[in-house]
Amino acid sequence: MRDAGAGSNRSERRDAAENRRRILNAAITLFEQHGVQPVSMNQIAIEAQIGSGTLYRRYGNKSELCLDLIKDNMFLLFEDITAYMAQNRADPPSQRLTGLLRLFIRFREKKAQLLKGVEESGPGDRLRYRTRNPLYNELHQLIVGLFDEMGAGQAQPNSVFKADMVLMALSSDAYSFQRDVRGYSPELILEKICSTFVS
Amino acid sequence: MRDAGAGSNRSERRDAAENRRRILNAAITLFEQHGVQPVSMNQIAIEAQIGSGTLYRRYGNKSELCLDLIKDNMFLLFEDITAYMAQNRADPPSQRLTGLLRLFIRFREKKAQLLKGVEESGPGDRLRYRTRNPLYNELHQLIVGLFDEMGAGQAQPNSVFKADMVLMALSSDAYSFQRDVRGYSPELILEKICSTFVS
DNA sequence: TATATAAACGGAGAAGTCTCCGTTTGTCAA
DNA sequence: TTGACAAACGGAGACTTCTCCGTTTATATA
Repeated sequence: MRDAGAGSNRSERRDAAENRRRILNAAITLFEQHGVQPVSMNQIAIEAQIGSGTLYRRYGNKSELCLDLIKDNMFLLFEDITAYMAQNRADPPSQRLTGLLRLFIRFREKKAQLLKGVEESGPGDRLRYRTRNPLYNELHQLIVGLFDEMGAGQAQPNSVFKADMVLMALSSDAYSFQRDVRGYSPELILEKICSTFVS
Repeated sequence: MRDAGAGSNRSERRDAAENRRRILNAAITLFEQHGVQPVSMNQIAIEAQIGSGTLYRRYGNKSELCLDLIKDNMFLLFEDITAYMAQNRADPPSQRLTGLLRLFIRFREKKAQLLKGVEESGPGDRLRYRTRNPLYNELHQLIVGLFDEMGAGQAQPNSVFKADMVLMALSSDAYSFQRDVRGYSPELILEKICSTFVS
């Protein structure tokens, strides 16, 4: 799990590995101290005692750095999800979807700041959709599967689109909006999503 | 329509009005020439031959400037919508919703770049939701009304939430994703939205 | 017309992201 | 052990967004 950091190339040079550790440690320290959003890449470089060029060669932006920081937790989430899906394979798909979303929402509550950090790429958005991070595709596939099961009889289950909508509803922006502006609790949001998309 | 620019205070000083014209002209010129996203506030200030402080006092960020540039078109859109709603008040609400969304999608296709400019506020997102621009509340209210009509019999129509979801689906990010990544046409997106949320 | 004054101006500069490129350094083969 | 050299380093600097504040100016009032 340590050297899966940025794709498994031919082994990493020792100084590079050392710097990666320093970067991650610095980021963790600063994020714990000030939160994710207000910490700049420069601050991280300084805290890690490396040049900013070095930082940027490894992580093209803060988003990538945040991603590296929650990768481990993401693996754990997927283990939980996989276990849940296996244990409850007899339940109707709508119920499994609820369970899956509940796990994800729990994760999102715990890692809200980093997740937000992952989803925003900074200024000059180069044609990147906030929706495209590794989490997305994995979850999307699972959800499409469940919608397909639910709509097995229908002509057009529209599972791909519906899954996109569900995940959109769980993006940092939409989710925080429901939390903070609409004032809904996580459990209520889950309920509303299910009642809207499962019906 | 000219002096409704930023709220109707006691009349605008002549030099200020002049500068506003210059800013808007500069922005239009540059946006036509290079597109919205790659043009910086500095470039606009230079093209308008004013100091950047002057530009920023009038428009706190590019988003506000873009908003001013489509305001007129937004009014036209709302006129269209109001007319449509009046002419078709006898139709079932689901059909009126489709019509409303079709009008909005047409608008969004025409003003895609500026709309994207409006929705992104630049780096350092100060607790602002991409979803909060004037368009949002107006449309949201209309859509909530239609959902309420549709679900008049049900216990929890969840109209507010559903309206949020529909508008989320029509945000620049989600919409472009469906267009560019999923490869759906505007008409197909409209269909999918309706079949997902109207059921 | 003169003048006080609130409003508007403008540009230096703080702080951030990210690139470029000359320098340094691990590593591997000889 | 010794080069050779790809890889990694680092910081200057280009370009942004946005603020601060001393200066200028349009306008209302006397």
